[in-house]
Amino acid sequence: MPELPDVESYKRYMDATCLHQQIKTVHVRERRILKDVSPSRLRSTLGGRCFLSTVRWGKYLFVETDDRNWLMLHFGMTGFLKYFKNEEKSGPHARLIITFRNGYHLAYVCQRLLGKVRLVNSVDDFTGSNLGPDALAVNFRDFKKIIGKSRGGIKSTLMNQKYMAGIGNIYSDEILFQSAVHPKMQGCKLNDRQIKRIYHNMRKVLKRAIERRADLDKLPRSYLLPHRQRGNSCPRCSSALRGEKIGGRTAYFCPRCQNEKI
DNA sequence: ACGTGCTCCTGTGTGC
DNA sequence: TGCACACAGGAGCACG
Repeated sequence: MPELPDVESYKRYMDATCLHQQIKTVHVRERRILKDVSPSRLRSTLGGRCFLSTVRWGKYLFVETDDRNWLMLHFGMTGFLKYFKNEEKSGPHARLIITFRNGYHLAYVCQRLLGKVRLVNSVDDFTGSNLGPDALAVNFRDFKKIIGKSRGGIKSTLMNQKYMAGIGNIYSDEILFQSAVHPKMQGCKLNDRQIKRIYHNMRKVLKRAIERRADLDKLPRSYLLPHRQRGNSCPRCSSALRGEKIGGRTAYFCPRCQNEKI
């Protein structure tokens, strides 16, 4: 479930806790989270180094070491970071534990093991061939180009990380709800006004969610997300919300407010 | 170039 | 009560 706003709060959390401290040990508890790197290479790359900076691109977090290596963290749907002092509090799902010289630990926690940890040469090296522009960094001209040439449903397009990085199932529902656009509407059939609306709402929703630290319960009641459950009704018109499989995910939308012809 | 369906994975919730 | 199964969903893959 970690989408752009969640990962942005992980970045800020990491910036506030883990930078400029020497790494003492690296403990891989579950090697299935490692991608293209062995536990021993991860240990030797990170051991004795410090984290210098972090970069978020879409749902990915890149962490730079003081000798210019990059640790890449992806959180799947259940991943998050936890910085703590008492190692016994790491919990059963801590898959990777980095211990600093100051005695504190950073755990990469991932219950369902859908996340991935790897080493990359640089941010561009990875994003260049795998990810589109970050959803909060893309300008309107490029956004319009991406949406305008897409023949797929707009929800799938917004969620396609190669087109644009950062939006998943949850926030795409909110963006389309606020834009009053049906999730199956083809991108290339949207008019200028609709594309502008979606762009504006995408930025608004993501920024608001970041302010609330991606806590869905703290979003305004006028948003779809606090009501995004089977059997609930639209906060705007009180119609029953519809849950429908779109692109393998369950999309929630209001059939009345988002009723434009498909 | 699109949608579909499968895989990975585990904890929770539902139906028989 | 207990078992079987569906579901949650990010991403990568094969297929048509």
